[in-house]
Amino acid sequence: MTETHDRQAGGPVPTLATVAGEAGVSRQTVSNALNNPELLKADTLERVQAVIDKLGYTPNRAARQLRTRSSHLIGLRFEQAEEGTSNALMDRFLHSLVETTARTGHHVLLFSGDPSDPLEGYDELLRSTAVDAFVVTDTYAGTPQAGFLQRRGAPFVTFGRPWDDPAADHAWVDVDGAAGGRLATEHLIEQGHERIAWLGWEKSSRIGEDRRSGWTGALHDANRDTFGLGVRITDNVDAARMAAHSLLDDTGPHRITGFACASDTIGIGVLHACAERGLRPGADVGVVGFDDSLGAQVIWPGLTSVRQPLEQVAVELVAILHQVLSHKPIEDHGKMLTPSLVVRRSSMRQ
Amino acid sequence: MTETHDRQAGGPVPTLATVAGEAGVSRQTVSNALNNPELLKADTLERVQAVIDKLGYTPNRAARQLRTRSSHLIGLRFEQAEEGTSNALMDRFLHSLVETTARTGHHVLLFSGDPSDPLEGYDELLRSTAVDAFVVTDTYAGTPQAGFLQRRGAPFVTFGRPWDDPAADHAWVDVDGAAGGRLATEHLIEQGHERIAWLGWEKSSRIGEDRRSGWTGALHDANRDTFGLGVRITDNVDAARMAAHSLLDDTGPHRITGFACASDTIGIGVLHACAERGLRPGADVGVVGFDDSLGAQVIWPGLTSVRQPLEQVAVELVAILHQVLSHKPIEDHGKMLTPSLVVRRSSMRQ
DNA sequence: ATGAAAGCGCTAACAA
DNA sequence: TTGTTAGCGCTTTCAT
Repeated sequence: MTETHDRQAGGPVPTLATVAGEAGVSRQTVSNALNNPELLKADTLERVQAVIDKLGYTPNRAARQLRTRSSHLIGLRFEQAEEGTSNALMDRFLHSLVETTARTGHHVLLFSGDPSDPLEGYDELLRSTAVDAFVVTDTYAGTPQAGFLQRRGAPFVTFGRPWDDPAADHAWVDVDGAAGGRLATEHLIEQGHERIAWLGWEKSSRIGEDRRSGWTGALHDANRDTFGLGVRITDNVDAARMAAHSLLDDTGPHRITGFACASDTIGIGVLHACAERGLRPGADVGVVGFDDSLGAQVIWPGLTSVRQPLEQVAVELVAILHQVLSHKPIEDHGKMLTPSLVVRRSSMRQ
Repeated sequence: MTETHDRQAGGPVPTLATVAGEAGVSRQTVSNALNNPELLKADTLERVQAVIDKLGYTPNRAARQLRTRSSHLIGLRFEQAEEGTSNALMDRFLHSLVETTARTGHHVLLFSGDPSDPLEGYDELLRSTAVDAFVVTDTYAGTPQAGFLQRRGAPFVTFGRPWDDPAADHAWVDVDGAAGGRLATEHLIEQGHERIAWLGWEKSSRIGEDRRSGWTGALHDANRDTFGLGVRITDNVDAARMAAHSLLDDTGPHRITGFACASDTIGIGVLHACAERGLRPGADVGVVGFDDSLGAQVIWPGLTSVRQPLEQVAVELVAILHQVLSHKPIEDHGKMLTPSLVVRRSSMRQ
């Protein structure tokens, strides 16, 4: 941090007028020094800058916001991750978002809302002009935030495509779950697994079906059957463990040895089942999870997982946000990013 | 959300003046209706309220902030959790903080900073009067934020006691790590373990030493020796796994069967070592982690862990913050909270 | 109990 | 290139 200024102790916060007086120019000139430096004569600019540095002047946000109608704040409704699931994406995503917005002088404002009312909080922040725009993260099918914000004419970008209405014309960024499912499945094929099961969520989950479609596609491309291999369960370790046991009990022409999973939680459940049967993950059974959570990293012997490029998601989100805010025409409404595979020992035949 | 108002489509945002005109009163009366309703005659208040509801009026934050010099924003510097450790505390804490601040109409503003400069970000937000106060979370020994903010006269509360300077007179909230270590150790004693090791961090970690002191204290109170049982390692799964192996190799009069750990990451490492030696967690070996992370919840067979009352931390933090902001004398500078033990199968002898 | 005036600190528009 | 004027929407003070 540059500590050229004197104001270690509180004291009166300098304003434009303070700086102007000290530098012997008008307030407007100081304002220009900050916002349109190219308008000033070189030596004037330098003199004003010197005073700004000396006084440690920073424009008052409220005043600037009142005038420019821009708060430089991005609103994000922060929901708690479900305990017991290994879904710790939010942490990583949020950090990337804070980092990225900081690069353009924006900050992230967190707000909460009653889980039963997906719109709570948005309206008030909008009406009080507290935020310039929103990043909306929970856009699973049926959530009304996008529609609401669009009707209100509020700038926003969603992390998650508009599942219900592919023709929705709001901006979005998403990660290709089908590509992730395919990545996982093709990896298991490469590792020599003959029968590869999918352990996924209920059919009502669009994200789950998307991921699953990658598994289906990869198996079909390899001329393999999916019959009896796709299982739908709730996202918890125990359900996955039991489902894995029953799949492992199934002895067809080939045993099932590959497990592509819709989440790390499920993948971990499969690893538990393996442990209980004395099967060696990697050597005997290949398991791939989804989301590269902390759980995947710490569990023995390491869970191979599909990783979402959250840093890149944040970058795209913010880029689009800036276009939306500057009322630029958006060429592409949606930006689809591709996940990658983090290979660990749970899938390495060696 | 109450949707009494008409403003579904953008349109001009109503101001005090709009409401005043519509209600046939002065702007000031509308302002009073909001901030000092007891000053208005009942029927005036009711009439104004009706217009406010109809128009969906919400005071402009920038204007209010400019006037009252209060942004109702709490700043929090958001650092990324280390990948590969199971420390997912931030997520839970942040959610509690957002929830709690919301109850008094405050929001959380996230900012970031170069990890090499612990002060970055604070100064600018302060000078631009963007936030009313800070919550400071990384107060391990030697971090200069508290000192800096105090010199600047900025309101703040730290999550974490002032390790370096017990006489520091800023407000803080912390969780008693020693009590946590004791809880873990006493639980292992109760489960019948004779020799209980501590797997903790380097001596330079004050938090680590605090937690460890609970282990030492509990063993001394039970008239047991700690000699050779306290191990210091870095916080990762593999280091813990190896350390556990070497402790398990050690065959004294009694084998080591209890492991109290400074983190879940370390606890998980111990469980890995058990798996590799064919030892049954719970039955053969008792393991307790720290922080009740997602990893502890999903790992097989479930890792007993010391859980910090983060929800309560947030509540206390916000309560103290309000005292600080209203310049009330603070009776206690520090508030120490007690953690609890979440028992899972890794420590259940049964 | 209500209204009028002033001003928070800034920038857009215009004048010099 | 620089300065002047006005006003963003609100609340504080004072008058009625």
